[in-house]
Amino acid sequence: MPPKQAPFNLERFFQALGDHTRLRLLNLMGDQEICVCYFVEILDAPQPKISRHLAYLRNAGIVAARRDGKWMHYRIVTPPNEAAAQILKQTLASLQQEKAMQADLCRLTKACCTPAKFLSLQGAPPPTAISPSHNSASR
Amino acid sequence: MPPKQAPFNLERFFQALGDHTRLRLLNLMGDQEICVCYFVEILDAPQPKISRHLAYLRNAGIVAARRDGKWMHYRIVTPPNEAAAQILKQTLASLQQEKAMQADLCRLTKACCTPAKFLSLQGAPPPTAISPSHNSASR
DNA sequence: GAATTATATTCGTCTTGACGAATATGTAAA
DNA sequence: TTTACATATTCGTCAAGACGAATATAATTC
Repeated sequence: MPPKQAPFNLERFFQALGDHTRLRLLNLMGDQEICVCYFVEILDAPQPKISRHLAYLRNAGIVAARRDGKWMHYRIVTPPNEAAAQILKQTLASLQQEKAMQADLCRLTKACCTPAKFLSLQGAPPPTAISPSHNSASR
Repeated sequence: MPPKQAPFNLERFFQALGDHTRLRLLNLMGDQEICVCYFVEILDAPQPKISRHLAYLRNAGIVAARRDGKWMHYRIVTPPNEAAAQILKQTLASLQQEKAMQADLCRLTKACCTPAKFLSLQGAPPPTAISPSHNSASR
């Protein structure tokens, strides 16, 4: 049988939001689908660390992953729990108010506009906006 | 110098919400001020466990305590962070939908109506409703 | 098919936090 | 002032999780 995605759990959801790195990742995703290498570049953190936090978010039912050749794209998905969905939305809005989070997004924009300056992103697929209805939990 | 209440921290806030016992405590408080012995009775848990979780919630800036003779009363306070305040509100509303949380509240009501049947609550001050403007963080 | 690239997982270590048991503190009552 | 009561804190243990380092996997390119 397949790995069996655990049913949505509110405590797990909160635990997932209780970490700075994961909040930064969520802030970067916003309504975009982003490839792992971008997270690594923008957060300036080791790749295994990024992957582990993304896995945690996926287990908590907050993000979903899509494979695209060598690359993996992550995006935020709307949790099945209605309150959690609202909370996630408010959290993202609140993060955007923080200076450090704005700086992260700023660096992301810069990386997208002038990818030539970021050698680790050569050939990497840039983030793409996702339509609000796209967020079903496909793993 | 005094113990120095740490400034409000969003990660800490989420970590505080990421525990079942603490969610039960918050659900019981709702808009009432409740004495520790009631938590112990309703959750049927060891008193030190209850006290530790209440301390955690207090450190996270989610509840405040008031001493009243031998008793300590706890109540929910509105976090200074606007998003956190909203999130807390939604979380409480969401908890009320859960059957187990309703059962907790049900037992609390029963204990208040017929305290004679709960020998651990003899002489304990019953929960009291708090006015919505009362929730400033007095420790 | 071997080398490369992108990402995931494992391992060892350390910190945080949850728990029960025991003990300390703070207040009131005797 | 002892005693009892309500609550808080400490201690030892254990599990979860965060991290860097190393390694494994999966897809692509040569």
